[in-house]
Parts: sequence; C-alpha cells; structure tokens
Amino acid sequence: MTFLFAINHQLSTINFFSMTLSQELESRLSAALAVVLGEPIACTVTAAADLRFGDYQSNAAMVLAKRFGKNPRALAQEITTHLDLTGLATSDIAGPGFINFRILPAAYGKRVEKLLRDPRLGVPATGAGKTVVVDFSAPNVAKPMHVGHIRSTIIGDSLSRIARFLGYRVIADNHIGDWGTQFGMIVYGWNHFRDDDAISKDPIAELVRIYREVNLRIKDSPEILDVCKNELVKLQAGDEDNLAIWKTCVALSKSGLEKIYRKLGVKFDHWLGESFYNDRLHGLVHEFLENKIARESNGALCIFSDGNVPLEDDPFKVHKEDGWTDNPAIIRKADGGFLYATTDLATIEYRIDTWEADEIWYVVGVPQQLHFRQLFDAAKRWGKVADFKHVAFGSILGDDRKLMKTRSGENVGLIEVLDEAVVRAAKVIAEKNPDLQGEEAAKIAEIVGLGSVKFAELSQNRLTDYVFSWDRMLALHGDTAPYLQYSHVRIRSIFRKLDGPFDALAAEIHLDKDEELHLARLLTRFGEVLPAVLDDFRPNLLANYVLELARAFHSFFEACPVLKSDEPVRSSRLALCELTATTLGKGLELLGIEVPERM
RNA sequence: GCGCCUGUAGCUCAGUUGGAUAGAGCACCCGCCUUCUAAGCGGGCGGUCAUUGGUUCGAAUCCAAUCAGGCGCGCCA
Repeated sequence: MTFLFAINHQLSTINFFSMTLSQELESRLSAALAVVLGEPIACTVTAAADLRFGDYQSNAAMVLAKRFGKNPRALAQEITTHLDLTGLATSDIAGPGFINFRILPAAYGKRVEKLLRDPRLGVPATGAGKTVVVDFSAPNVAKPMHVGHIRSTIIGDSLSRIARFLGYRVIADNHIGDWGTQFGMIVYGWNHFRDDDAISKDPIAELVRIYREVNLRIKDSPEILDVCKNELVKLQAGDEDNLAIWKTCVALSKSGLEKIYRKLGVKFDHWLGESFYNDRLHGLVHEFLENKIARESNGALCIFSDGNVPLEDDPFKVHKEDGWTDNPAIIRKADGGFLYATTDLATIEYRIDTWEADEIWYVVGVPQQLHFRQLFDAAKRWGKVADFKHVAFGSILGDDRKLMKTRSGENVGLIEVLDEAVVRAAKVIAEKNPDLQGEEAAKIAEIVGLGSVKFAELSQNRLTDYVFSWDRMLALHGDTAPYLQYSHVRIRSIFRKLDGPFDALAAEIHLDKDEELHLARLLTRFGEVLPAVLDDFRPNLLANYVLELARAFHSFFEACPVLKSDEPVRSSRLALCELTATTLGKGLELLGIEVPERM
C-alpha cells in the first residue's frame, strides 16, 4: 500500500514538474470551473498580451457565459472565488470578463531553480515515439545553389533540430534532383564543351558553365534539344558511357554541395535522390493502373484528384462536370518517361515502408502546393498512410518584384551571399573590437555573418514573399543574430571574470528587481514556446522568443550588477545568468546559429 | 477563366489562431561608458491594419465583394 502510494505520488510529482506554468494554471482553472458549472470543462490560459494585465490570462468566463446564460463578469467573479492559486499566483478580473493571473515572484524563483536542474529546460517531449521525415533543401545536381535555396535549407534544418529536441525520431533526407531531363543536356554539354583543366580546378563552376552553355546553344539552335533528349533516353536505358558521365557529375556536384552544408552547419541523415527510386517507377505505375487510381489521357497516365470523387460504375469518371480535364497529376508521359510525381510517390512508399514514417514534412515553396495536394491525395488513395505536411514558404523576388528564376544566370549565388556576410561581419569586428585578431577574428566573423543570414530568414513568417536585398539579409544591428550572440557573450564575460567556484544548483533565487523578474518570466516560457513552433511550423516564434529573452537580459545586465552585489543576491543573479546562457544557447542552437566565445 | 499566397508606422517585418490602449527593428530626435564587453541601455516621434460591407460582448485576425502585388493550373523539377 505504502509502496504503491509512493509510486503514485512520485509519478504525479514528475508530471507536476514537467507542467508549464500555463498548463498548471489551466488545471487549477478547470478545477474551479468544474465546481462552478458542475461539469469538467477544458479551458485555455495564454500568456498575457500586455504585462500590465499580468503574466497570463484566460477568456474562459466570456466564452462560457453565453453557453450557460450568465453574465461574463459575474461568472468570472464566481470562478475566482473557487480558484485555488496558493503558492502560485494571484488573480483579478478585468475588462469584459478576463481572468488575469500574476505569478508570484517566489513561484518564478522556484521554477528557475527547477529549470537549472532540467536538461530539457522545461520543454515537454511532445514528439516522443513518433518518426518524422523532413524533406528539405533538395537542390538539383549541376545547377548552382542560389539565394532561392536558402529558405528551404535553413527552415528545414531548424525544424529538424526542433523536432529532434521535442523527442521525435527525425530523418533529414536530402532528396536531390539527380535524375531527370536536365541530364540529357549535361551529358551533351559534357561531351561537347567540357574543359578538363577547369574541371580539376573548380568542378562545380565548370559543371554550371557547361549547363549554361548548353542552354545558350539551344536558344540559338533548338534542334540541339532533340539531341539532348536522345542522350537522356540512352542514359535512362542504361547506356554505359552516359551512365559513367552521370555518375561523375553527381559525385562532383555532391562534393560541392557538401561544402556549402558544412559551412552552414546543416546535416542530413540520408541523400536519397530521385535516381534512387528509378527502378521502382515501372512497378509503381503498374500498380496505379491496376487499382484504377490512374488512367490514360492523351497518351499520358494521369491521376485525377482535386477533390473529385470517382463514380462507382466507372472509377475514371468523376462527379465534377469538367473533371476529365481538371488538374491531373501525370505519372507517365506519352513517350513513356516518368516524372516528378512518379518519383515522389515512390519516395513516399519508401519512407513509410522502410523508415516507418508517421509524418513527412516537405519544406518546399508555395508554387508547388498544387503538386503536393495531388501527391498527398494520390498517396492516400494508394493506401500509404502518414501525416503529410507541405511546409510552404514564400518566394524570394528580384528587384523587379518577379520570382528569381533558376535558369537565368544572373541570380545571386548562395556562396556569394554567405561570403559577403562574413566579410561584412569582419568589418564590424575590426571596428568594434580591434583587439580580436587573426584566426580568432576570422572564426567570429564566420559565426556572426552566417548567423545573420540564418536569423534574417528564420525571424520572419515563412509565407511572406520578399525582395532580395543584401542589406536586409546581412544586417548586423537591431533585431539580428549579432544582438543575440552579443548577449550570450556578455554572460560569458561575467563568468570569465568570476574567480572561485560557483554552484548554480545551490543558489536560491530572489527576484526583487523588475528586470530580474522579467528575465525569470521569459526563462519559464521556453517550454511553452517551443512546442508551439511545430503546431504550424513557424520557427519565427522561436526567433521572436530568443530576441525577447536577449532583450530582457540586456536590460538586466544594465540594471543589475552581478559580481559586485552582495550575497545572496550575487548567487541568485549568477544562477539567472547561467540559466539564461543555457536557454539562449539552446534556442540559438535550434535555429542553427552558433555562439562565439567573445566578439 | 479557375485556384492559392500576400497587403499592418517613412522603410523592413511581428502580431501567441477572435481579446483589452496593434508591437519590434531601421531611419530621425533626446539622454547614458571611472562600474561584469556601448554590436548595448533608457526615453521620444511615427497607424483610417488596402477598401467596403457582414458575423458578435469583442475583428488586423472569421465571411463576402472590390482594388493592388506575387504565384500555380498535362506531359520540366
């Protein structure tokens, strides 16, 4: 009996410890609601929009007033009299019937002490037991990565990191475009325009040059295109010469891509490109035909979906009047070739059957949303079940407000952007902190410059289009990566000056000044923000959070001396600094942004 | 023609999914280094949330229409 009780007690304690403040307020509020309204009712408590109203707020009274035919303020009053917030918070009623909560400083202090012991920093493992495949970056072989590729790569990498921290088994898969029409052109170019010297010097640049050269020639004499198509047919039929050229080009491209990823700190678990699925395509198309999911139209094999339900007597016919021609996904061309959709279906099959994916996230631009709608629909009808998500992002536009096209050579290359970012960061270092020299300065410039590019991308809503601008992407002042990195550096500086040992776990937290309280408030909120990021795949929520945290720290830093204050304030502040450093560091790590020791 | 995304301060963008007096950064103005890194801190200026209707206790947010920009709609990926 006693033993069982002890276990139960421990379980509930563990549970209690892992609850965020908003969850704890919710559980206490719903207990009060049960008393007042006579039935258990779920309710939500959110962080207050404005600190003047308190730390958290609930609109439960206003929502429920109508359902129970009561006056909202009177109901709120009734609820608060039954609300037990002992040791946690105070509450009051305001406006049309909000219940506002103000967390007691002592309760924040306790939370901070707990977080100092928690390697998860209060973040619940919402993804435990689930496998997700994240499909991002996916550049085409032998085409240069330009600024347009940056969104998928950076957003995808960050989402992968966050999912991993939330307990998911994450498989980051780089589905590179290593098979397809462009290889006809590349083989042709390889045979006609290759410069072996250039290949040995800079293989990527030479591949890019070859590809552009072919495109230019085709403009002048379109008949070359037919020759290219023929090379492609030979390649796909297994022609040894062409296959060898293909293998060489893919290998060269990959090594170039790996250099960029290494620089960006982006890692993949797999690189299963389109070619990997080539052998499966025939059988797959056959299956779709047999199951009457696809049908022939104008010589091509098509899957008609778009919400059209097949009729029972004729599965190819659909209810919609113009359904015969409406938005089909083509899985086999009239000439027998396979397409994007075919490979993607084979990829889904592999990911579900081999990796047992529960979810698949595609970090791909908005323009492809029709494709994914068709793809997910086809997969579903094929019996491949998983939670498919198209994590779409807006386009990067040129100065003319038009989409940046891959084909036109005038695009800004990704490497160029990254290099320029580092150059600009180096300039600022020389100006702000000339003591830093040589290799150390170069390393910091790299961390700061690359961080700026990443943060510029991650701090905004992924769906908005934007016009590419150097100054915007490489800004180093204001709400930028250096601001965040600098706050971390300031904390490190404190600990560098600290002589003698310090044990944060032994510290008692006292929150007397507003700046201390606010810092603690934000520190306890990390566990609420992070899961919300994956609700709608919005890394910018995390970016906003770390900005707020850094801002709170800078204010604290100016207002509250740490090393020069007396005990017990000194230890309390040191512990606050330590938790800020770990939380900020973790937040930045999840955004893929490094932190320098000094700057 | 059909469909999708976007429209918020001079500029670049947030806005916790329907909450209270719409927030940041840049730019501009004022103040703060003898004190843990001034890449910082404190304060100020700046708004008809594209427009018009509607839904309700309550709308930047939801619905409808209009205007403007971007994108997608059969054999590229």
